[in-house]
Amino acid sequence: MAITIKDVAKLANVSPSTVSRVISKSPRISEATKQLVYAAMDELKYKPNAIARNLANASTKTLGLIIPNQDENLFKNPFFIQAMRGISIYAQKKNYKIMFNYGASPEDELNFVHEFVNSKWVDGVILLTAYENDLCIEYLNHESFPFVVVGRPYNIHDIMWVDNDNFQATYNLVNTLIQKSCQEIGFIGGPQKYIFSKDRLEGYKRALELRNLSVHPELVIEAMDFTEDEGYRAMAEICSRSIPHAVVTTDDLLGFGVLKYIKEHGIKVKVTGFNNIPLSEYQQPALTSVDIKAEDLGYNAAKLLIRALEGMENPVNHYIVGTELVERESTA
Amino acid sequence: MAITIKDVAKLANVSPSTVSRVISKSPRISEATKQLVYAAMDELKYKPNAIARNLANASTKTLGLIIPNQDENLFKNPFFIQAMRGISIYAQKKNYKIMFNYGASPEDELNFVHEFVNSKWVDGVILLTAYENDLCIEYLNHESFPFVVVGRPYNIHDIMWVDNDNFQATYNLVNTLIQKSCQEIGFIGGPQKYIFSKDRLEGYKRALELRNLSVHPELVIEAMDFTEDEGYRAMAEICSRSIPHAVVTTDDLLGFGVLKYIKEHGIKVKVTGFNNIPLSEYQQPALTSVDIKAEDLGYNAAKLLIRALEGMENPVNHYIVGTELVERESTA
DNA sequence: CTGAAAGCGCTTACAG
DNA sequence: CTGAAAGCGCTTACAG
Repeated sequence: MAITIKDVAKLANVSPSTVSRVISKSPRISEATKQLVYAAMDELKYKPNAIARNLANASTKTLGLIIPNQDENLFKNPFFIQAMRGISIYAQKKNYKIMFNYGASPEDELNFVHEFVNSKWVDGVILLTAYENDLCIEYLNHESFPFVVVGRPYNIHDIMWVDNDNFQATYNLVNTLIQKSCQEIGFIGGPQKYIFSKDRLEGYKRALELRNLSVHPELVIEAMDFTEDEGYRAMAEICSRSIPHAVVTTDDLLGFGVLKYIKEHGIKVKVTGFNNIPLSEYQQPALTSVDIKAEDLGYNAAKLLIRALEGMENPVNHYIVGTELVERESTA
Repeated sequence: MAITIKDVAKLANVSPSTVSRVISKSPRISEATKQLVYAAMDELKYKPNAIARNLANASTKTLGLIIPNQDENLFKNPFFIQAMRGISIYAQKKNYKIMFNYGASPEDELNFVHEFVNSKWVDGVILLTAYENDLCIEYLNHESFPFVVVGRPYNIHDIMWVDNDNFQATYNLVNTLIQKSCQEIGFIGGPQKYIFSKDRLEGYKRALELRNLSVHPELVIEAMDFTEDEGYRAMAEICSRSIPHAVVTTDDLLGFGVLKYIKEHGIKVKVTGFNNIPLSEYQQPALTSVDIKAEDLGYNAAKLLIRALEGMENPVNHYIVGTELVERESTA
């Protein structure tokens, strides 16, 4: 069988308790016995059984990740990939492990959260999205289970979250366009069930209002989802009414659709997106995009959660990650 | 405190052993008591503690994944992302969890493997790459710890692995080019420390030989790594000697570099790559690419490993995933 | 089919 | 600073 604490104890001529204290770096152990124990561990090539430690400690040093996505899209959305990267970099630095599950629907996600919590497999949970009436948030909150959400939740109780300032990002973006003498600016936003959709729309409106430019409702469209097709369709709708100088979309994929439309119809309109996904760099005409720094979002989410788990005070229970406007000009 | 098996036992008026047998679906339990126990579990909202079960069972139903990559590249290489996707889809179907770690170097990877094995955290390990003298493979093999490797290992002992048939894929690709009347075909391969590099080079040579076309050593280059820059450099080298009808590269990024070169120099050469990454679709001139079906590789790796863990016989200890040639023609 | 008991490999309050 | 003992929440061979 595997080497246990008892074998080490016997060889080192101490009690198992003492060996355990050496493993967990308890302060009240004499240097002499510590060396004795280490020598015995080396000789036997002893390695602590993490499962047993976890049971006794009631902690796993593991974070549970819920990826909100369907089978086919798993890992294809650069946002989630980048966020995961940030999460795992911080977690690894702090010796936390990561376990993930993806759910095809909010119900599915809830099931996984239940499992994470009930099975005691993880010390904390990271949610990669926040819905309007989020069952996972409600449940985790009700159970007082440690968690953090990437994306500002709706009814902010005492929840930890990280997000961009979507209002400000869009506000600044529209300002930049106005300074480039775009007067008529269209807007293709996402479903209002996402809080960032609301925030971005709000930022757009305020920027126009502040400059005394009126918001033309016929230039503002709510897309059903974030796809190229929807972007194309929305742009067609806008152009059937009036051709704007610029169009702000809240997702690069929507932006791709808009670009496709203007290319086909030979019209010249500045187009912007959000997320700055790798493909956006290669578009022709060019796509300006707001980089939301998904990796930073993930990194700081993990940081907030792990600090809380370790009993460290977080200055605030949320973290705002700055965005970066990546401007691109068509070469034509 | 949390509800345990004892609470359920008390309420249902049976022994903890009986409750345990119900949880683990032991066959020799009367239907009556089973219902009694279920009722009690419902009433108390009892959930088994997975950690405790694992300790008693000496199994975690968790797979450990080693991602061979440096911080900056984690999750950026589509190959690994797609493979992970396949792995997690199969694992989830079989109720296995996944834990991952990434290593910046082979030594780093070995450390994580040690940790996975020693800590008893995972039941099996999936390696996402195979090196020439692979320390992880050697170690896992020596410890008789269950594992599978994505990529055919060098010294095939009794190891489980999945891979494409790289020889055949390249052979077929070159044949296709010959049929399109390319006579002079250049080859830009990867470092020979990767077994797939060797296989692809071999496939290229055989296809030429079979058609009685001689292999021109001056058209065959071994790139240092899989980057656009290397592709560009290699193509420059080839063209300084002779301009071929086509160039086969063993990675899309190398292909991008070649495309860049021919675009700048206004020459017309058919270019092919491997992996068919998303960006390859958008190249101009067009890039033909071999889709290696990374998701299938991951899926079948998980399948092979989990079947072995569950004590099921695998027909063979490896699995070959078919490739698909995605041909693209320049529109010019 | 069911129970009492020992065990999985650690941790930790208690006592010294 | 160190040890004996009870405990973390399950499982399972043994006996009935």
